[in-house]
Amino acid sequence: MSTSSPSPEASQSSRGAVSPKGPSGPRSRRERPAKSALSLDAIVEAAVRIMRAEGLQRVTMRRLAKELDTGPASLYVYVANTAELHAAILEEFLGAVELGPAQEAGADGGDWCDRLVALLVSYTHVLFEHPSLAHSALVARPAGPNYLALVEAVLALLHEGGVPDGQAAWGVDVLLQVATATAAEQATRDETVSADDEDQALIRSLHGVSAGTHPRIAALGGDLYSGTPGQRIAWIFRAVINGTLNTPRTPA
Amino acid sequence: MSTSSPSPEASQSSRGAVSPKGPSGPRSRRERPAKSALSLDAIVEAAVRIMRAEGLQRVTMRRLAKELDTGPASLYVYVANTAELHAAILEEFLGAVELGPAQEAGADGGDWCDRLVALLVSYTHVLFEHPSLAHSALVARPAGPNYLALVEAVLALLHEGGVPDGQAAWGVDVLLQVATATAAEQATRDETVSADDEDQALIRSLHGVSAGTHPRIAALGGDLYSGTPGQRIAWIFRAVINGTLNTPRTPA
DNA sequence: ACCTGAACACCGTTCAAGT
DNA sequence: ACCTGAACACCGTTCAAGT
Repeated sequence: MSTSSPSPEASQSSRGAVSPKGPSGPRSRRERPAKSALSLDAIVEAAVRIMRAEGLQRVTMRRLAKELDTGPASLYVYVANTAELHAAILEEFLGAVELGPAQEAGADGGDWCDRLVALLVSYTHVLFEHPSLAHSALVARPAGPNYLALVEAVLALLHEGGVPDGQAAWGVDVLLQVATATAAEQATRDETVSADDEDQALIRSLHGVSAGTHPRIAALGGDLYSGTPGQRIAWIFRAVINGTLNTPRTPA
Repeated sequence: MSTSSPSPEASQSSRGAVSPKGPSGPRSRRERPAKSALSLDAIVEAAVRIMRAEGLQRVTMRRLAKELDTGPASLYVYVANTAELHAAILEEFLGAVELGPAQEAGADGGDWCDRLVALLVSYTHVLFEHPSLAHSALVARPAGPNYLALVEAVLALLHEGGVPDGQAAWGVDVLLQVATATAAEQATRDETVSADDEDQALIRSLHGVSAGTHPRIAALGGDLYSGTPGQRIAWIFRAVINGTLNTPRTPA
């Protein structure tokens, strides 16, 4: 779990983009990063650059167009809308998820459950680095190669663990959803200025509750928000994996 | 599960807002809904009105100010920002969740697990009616009385089912998170114009995958997106409840 | 086919000034 | 204390026109 910074330079090789800018005279040699020809690749690359420097909330069509030295209208040739743009960025980052331990069936990484937890934790780490991405992931599910590889890896581990196919098919969804939602939630807490205040507000609410009207909240008290994020997340994954393993599709 | 339309007219009684507009002459009797004095209540009420008529994405500070016949700056006396506004709206709607079956310990509503599933389904139904709300819920957890009542109800059922306190304390979070995330996801599918296309894109990706590189995806095939939303959601809740019940906090 | 300028129709938030 | 007009600094998306 070294949380190595994502390297979105995998897939998406530049398909035939050899400066079709036309014979309109060579621009002065190095005014800018080059004003390379527009392409999906170039757009995503620029988007990632902006995100690293200024955060996803600054990756807007207009800001991106400025970065690429053009007008916003030009981008609509390659992406249908902002959501699709964000999905493309996410796909790129998904390349940084460590699938390794999922594929080696050797015992060096622990049993299948431990390795599945590690895989999901790696996924959340990627989302954590740019938390607003997690938010995108909840809205626009990517369908790119990196996402498919992640799904396959989860399914492989569930299969290894003997989880019945039907349960695995539905479980992979919940597992990734829980991971994404957890990242999105933690994300907002880290990013937003007022998130701490909101947390405090909730904690105060939980404590200020009377045992008469809310006996269970009062009984559990501080336990409701106990544990480190790491402990909680590991428990959550184990719990959902257990549930997937033990819950038949047709109720008893 | 009658999914009765939410009636956000509970809590939040108007505290002392008796038209402190001052002696600046009575406005002509009925130009508008009244231009009643500004207050958190009035703001939330107007927000709900706009949401029902035009959707949450139209509930902006500016639109809301127009509805209240004032400038956007005026709203900042009562809400700190847009996120807080959306959280207040959500709290209001949470009053429509049917807590009933959770509280009656009688056997008429099924065992604790069935009743917990029913409660969570009721919660998702509320979110489904105005799906973008689910999105808000993922970002800004409300801390109002209706949210606390929901948490208490879930905890009560987990307690009834004999779930150990520590697991219940962490489980309530996951349960509500899964419910919210599921609603948010389904939500986007229903709302967005291109959501269907995206779904199709994912399905095509899943089908277009070779058995060589993605054996598990290929093996499960159509099962990955089988079942009705209702079947899936019920299974998800049962699985997470099972997981919460059976997963101790300290790993074996 | 691809690219663009300009426009349309909006946003959140702040601030100095009023009452 | 509460309310406001006006401004600052932005948005996404479309469209007619160019190359």
